[in-house]
Amino acid sequence: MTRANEAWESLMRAYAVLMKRFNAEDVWGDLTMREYDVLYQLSKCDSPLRMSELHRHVLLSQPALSRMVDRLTERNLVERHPDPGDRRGVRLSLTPAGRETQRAIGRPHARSVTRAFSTLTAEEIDQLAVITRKLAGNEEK
Amino acid sequence: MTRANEAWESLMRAYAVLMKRFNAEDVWGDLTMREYDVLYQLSKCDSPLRMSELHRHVLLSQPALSRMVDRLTERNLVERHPDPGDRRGVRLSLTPAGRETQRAIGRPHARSVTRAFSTLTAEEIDQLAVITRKLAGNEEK
DNA sequence: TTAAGGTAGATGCAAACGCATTAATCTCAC
DNA sequence: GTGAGATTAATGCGTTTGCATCTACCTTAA
Repeated sequence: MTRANEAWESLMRAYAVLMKRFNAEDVWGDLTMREYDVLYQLSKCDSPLRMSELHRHVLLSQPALSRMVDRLTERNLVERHPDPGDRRGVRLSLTPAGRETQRAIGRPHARSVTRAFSTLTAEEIDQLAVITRKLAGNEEK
Repeated sequence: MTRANEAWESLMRAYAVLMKRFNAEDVWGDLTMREYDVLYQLSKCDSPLRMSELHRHVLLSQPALSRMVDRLTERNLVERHPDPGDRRGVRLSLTPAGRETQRAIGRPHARSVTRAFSTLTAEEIDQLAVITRKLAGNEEK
């Protein structure tokens, strides 16, 4: 068992533990965490996002994402626009209600995250960010 | 946006990127990654594991885990034993075929993990392990 | 211009999931 | 002991997921 494998296992474990903890908190309203994640990703980009772009940020298959966007659109949280430059494509953005919902959930959730990380020192938090950024390969666009 | 929130976001991103990358690799045979994870968790403990114990290590609801164990049992990879000390409980262990399957998948996958972590220095790998262990709260038992 | 190949996103369908609930067993105060 | 409440794992059921495939559109080169 290499160090790398131990680190990966430890990372997965931290992810699972924290995900369960966050999921158990009563801040999600009538959204699932996955749905919230989509709203959050959209909230980060002011310009409408391509489906494929969004897909890169979300741990879901492309069809599952497509249908999730269906549902969020149905619920008036997300809007689909045709992409002027590419008629196959779609541009996604939050509706005002979607932005509102994202914020309402995001605020208490962000506090939970801060609380969960309070066992770490400030240096450790920064190191973690640096290391995981490197790990993700800095796939900028 | 606090440092903690940035670190969490970065961790989630690393998790998603690596999960997708690993999932795309052709090492899983006819198992899903989630199924492999169950086999792996069982392979780590020589003594049969309680369902509830296993559940703590896996990112699945309790019913979903119960049914996944059904399927793995059906496929002769996992065995359910009654727990002598608690007649509600179940003790789970790998069958020889399950252990074999876990190893056959685990070997190439471990190499992938090592490769994915090769962008990090040895110090960073160790720091990551330490920090994520702290984060998970060291919920030993 | 047009045919060949690639990419974006949607859809059919079976399998798997989560929530709510249940059955069975354990625990412990009385 | 016994009954109230907690805990373990399984089941009913509607929803969501992934795989395979499909349609529509873009791109390139001849």
